[in-house]
Amino acid sequence: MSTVEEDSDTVTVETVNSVTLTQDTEGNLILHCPQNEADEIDSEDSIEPPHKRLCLSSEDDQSIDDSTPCISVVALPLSENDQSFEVTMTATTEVADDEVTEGTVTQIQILQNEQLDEISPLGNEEVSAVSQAWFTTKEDKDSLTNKGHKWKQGMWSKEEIDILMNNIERYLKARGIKDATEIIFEMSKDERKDFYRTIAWGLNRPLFAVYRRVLRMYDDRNHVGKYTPEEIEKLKELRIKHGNDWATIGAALGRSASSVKDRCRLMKDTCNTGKWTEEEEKRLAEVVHELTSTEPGDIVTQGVSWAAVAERVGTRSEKQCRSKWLNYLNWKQSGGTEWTKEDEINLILRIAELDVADENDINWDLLAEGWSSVRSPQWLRSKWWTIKRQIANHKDVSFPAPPLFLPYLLLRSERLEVLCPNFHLHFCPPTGTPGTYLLQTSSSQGLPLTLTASPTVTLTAAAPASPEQIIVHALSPEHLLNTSDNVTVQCHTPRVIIQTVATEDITSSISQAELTVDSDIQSSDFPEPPDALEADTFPDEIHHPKMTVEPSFNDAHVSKFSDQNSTELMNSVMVRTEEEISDTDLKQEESPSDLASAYVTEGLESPTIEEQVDQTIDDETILIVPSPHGFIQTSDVIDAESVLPLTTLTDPILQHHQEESNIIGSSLGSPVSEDSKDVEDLVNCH
DNA sequence: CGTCGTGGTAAGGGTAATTGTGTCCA
DNA sequence: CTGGACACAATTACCCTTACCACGAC
Repeated sequence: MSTVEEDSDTVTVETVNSVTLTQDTEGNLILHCPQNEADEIDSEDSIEPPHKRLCLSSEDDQSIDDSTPCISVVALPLSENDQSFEVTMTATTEVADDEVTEGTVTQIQILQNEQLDEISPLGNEEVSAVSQAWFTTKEDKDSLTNKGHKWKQGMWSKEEIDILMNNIERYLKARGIKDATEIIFEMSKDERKDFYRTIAWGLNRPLFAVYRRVLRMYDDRNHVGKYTPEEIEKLKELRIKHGNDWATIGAALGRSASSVKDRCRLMKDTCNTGKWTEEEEKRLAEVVHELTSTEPGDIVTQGVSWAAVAERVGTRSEKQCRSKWLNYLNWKQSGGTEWTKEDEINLILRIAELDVADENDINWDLLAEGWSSVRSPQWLRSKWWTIKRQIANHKDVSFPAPPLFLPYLLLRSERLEVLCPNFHLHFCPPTGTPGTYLLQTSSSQGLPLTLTASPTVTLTAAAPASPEQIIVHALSPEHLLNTSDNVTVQCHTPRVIIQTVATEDITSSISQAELTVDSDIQSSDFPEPPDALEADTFPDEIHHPKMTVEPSFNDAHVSKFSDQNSTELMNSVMVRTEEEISDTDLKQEESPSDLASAYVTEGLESPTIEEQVDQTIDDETILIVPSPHGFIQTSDVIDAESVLPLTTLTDPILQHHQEESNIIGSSLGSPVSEDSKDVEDLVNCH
């Protein structure tokens, strides 16, 4: 966003607003904002001279570090009528001088009080009326709904948290405040006027929701972690003493009020734990049906007062009752069927079909409707989450995610499984490290592929006639034992790179086996007849005669290699064809015709060996897939910038969790730390 | 005095992640 | 028999919304 000119005496940083930053020979930094440029950001109806606030910030992570100088300036216009202004400031530390001189301070923003509501943190996006409304009542919401407003609910996405953190950071810098907790817990209402409104920019959430989120984020008595038995005992005593005065109980325990409240909900003197007895299940079902006026066999997933249910069941808490009902009992009673692998594929396809921009927009009720193996909408949602979690860096991959899962990854114990439409395998064998691979389909006994030291070989294979799986095994022992735990799978159409890297082998990324799956290859590109797919295509190039292949294999019988261990087996890459996916999809009532047509190809193609075609992959997403051997990401082969959003701020909740996990690891059993005491004092001030 | 905006509490429905447990299999 | 891997049930820390209320400004 900025250009930096450097000469012996001055450095000029130009920004989108053409504010210039210069440095004179004495080390003073001079900011200049010409009048015409300033006008650009004035609102049309601005009458009073705007109160300009210059905010210098670095996009560097370290800008939030205390040790890094942060320059924040408030500047008034030179005169009432002149919109231009000039600021001269002296950098307070040498480091700051250096940074400016080196051009690492890259962001200059001009904020004007009158403009706060017009400038969103994301740029030109209009500020939602929703985010400026406090509304907590149904009437408030109805009113906004009637005006055509829609807003976000549910869990905050990573993007939203980023926006929020960014807004807070900007607010702090603009006012020269170091710590947001000063505003949240120490300032009076009057002093923090506009704080919540300002930081709600770009967030299509009610102000109240933003307020709650911020309070939680910065309350260090939140996220303290697991309750110790001592804490539980103390909690019970405090509960008897103070009743439902959660604030008092929380203060005594060094926990937030909501935390102790939630913990008490889990405690019930009469509660059983562990497996439910038949009697309990029977009672739960009776109570649920009675309270919801439904009949046994009816599907009941909403409108249940679980507190009331638990009261009647007697031996279980409301959470236990809810969990048991939604995850098992209701499904069992209404004649549900077992969840299969096909269901799992179907789930991914259906979510892809929905084409929703945000995971929160998925209507799980609708998705679960008429799906007998789905235990409840809530259960289905958690199923989706389980699938997503199989990808190690799923948190860094923002939704819309379904296309990412179309080359569906499932890492089982011994193989990486890729479910993908028509595919195009493209091997980039490690330089000088020949590898032997085996391409298997259910209609063939296996196609051994030996990749010699030639730079790159592309294998093109298309969907076989019948639904089947294609498995690619990396077989070369010396390769496997040393470096081929690293397998990269690139899928061009969904633009996904799946990469597995062994922890014990992070230095060998250069020699990793690379596999490209092109899912949008036209059948006309591959005129070879299907019968070319035969095992003897490269019979003499099999380097390891001890390898044996079961002639007919299926999912349960992945090829076994008589003299190879599980490390080697793990290197299999399995590709399912679109027919299989379509087939399973068609089993469902509402088979998406557009999906089917998109994934089914007419012709059959055979594998051919070609020279690698130069291929450009834009906007690809990289998923790091954990392996049974504890794969980790290697930074040298992954262009992180193309994958992960550049994040310069950390959600205090997440940060705290990370710190907490370290603390737990080192000092178990100290429920109230000195930190929490400090926070308690802090909050008491509040 | 009534209304409105803001900020606060408690209750309860919910999610996400971890932990516990039973089962299978080498 | 045993230990490891796995799936799934159970648990729990934390999240979010809703209803309701207090209080000061107007």
